[in-house]
Amino acid sequence: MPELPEVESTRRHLVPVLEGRTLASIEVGRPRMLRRQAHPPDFVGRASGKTVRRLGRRGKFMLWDLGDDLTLVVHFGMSGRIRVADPTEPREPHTNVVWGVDEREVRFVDPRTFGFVACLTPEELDAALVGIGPDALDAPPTVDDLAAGLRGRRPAVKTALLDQRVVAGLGNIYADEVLHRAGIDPRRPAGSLETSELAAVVREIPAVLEDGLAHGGTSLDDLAYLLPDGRAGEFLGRLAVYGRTGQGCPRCGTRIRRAVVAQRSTHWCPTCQR
DNA sequence: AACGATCCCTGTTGGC
DNA sequence: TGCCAACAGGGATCGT
Repeated sequence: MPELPEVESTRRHLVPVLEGRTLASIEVGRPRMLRRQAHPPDFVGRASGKTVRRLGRRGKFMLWDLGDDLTLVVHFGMSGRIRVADPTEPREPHTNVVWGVDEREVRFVDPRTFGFVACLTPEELDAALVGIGPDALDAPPTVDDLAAGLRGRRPAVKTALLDQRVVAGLGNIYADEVLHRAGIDPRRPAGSLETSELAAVVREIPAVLEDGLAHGGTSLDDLAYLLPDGRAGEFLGRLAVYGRTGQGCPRCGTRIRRAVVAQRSTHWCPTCQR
């Protein structure tokens, strides 16, 4: 669920909560959440007492610059999210990591534990981000970039858009939405797109992500992604194809189709997308 | 090397 | 109503 717009929405909400603040306490309720670190038990010792200088992001990775050559990395996986709460508020189930900051708690909630947190040296950070390509929003690919990334690839273009090496930040929802707006059938071999089609994809990647971001991201239900204050993102009602199997395409009314592509459920309009 | 398949987890949903 | 298989936003890994 958390794709670029959800991670970025979360990041923006956290800036006033975390930037310039000290991580006074850290609790790890589930050690499994600590990964990508040579010695996971170092996590608490490295991050405790540090002041968050700046919150950054690369693709779906949120990056807390702690100074001292340390970066706290948060990845939300499938079901991770952050909740900011008063310490007196009951912790919801699967609150796996808690940072105490001033009079509040920043809580990492992740039922499926596919997400992770780590506190990394520059070398470890490089290793964690190796193969993560240019950010889909901050450094969107040009037509030439995308052409180079897709050239000669036989798998579906949907598969290529999910490949974080090509462009970082798209997930299953927004990949479907980008291809709908670009008018491309998601099952097309990635290498088969004409230049004009690549241009449409290049145009729609940042456009769709900005749109999602402007609405606070996509909350598919109340149990998955929510903003740190507990509110739902409002982009769900504006999705054209994702999760709308059998319903009308907002552009032409044709029933939206669904198939499994790259082991992921994929939605498209057979009229608008060729 | 580049693929597809499988696995990591837990919770919800849909079909019987 | 109740049970259980199928399925879910991501991505690492392991075969072929």
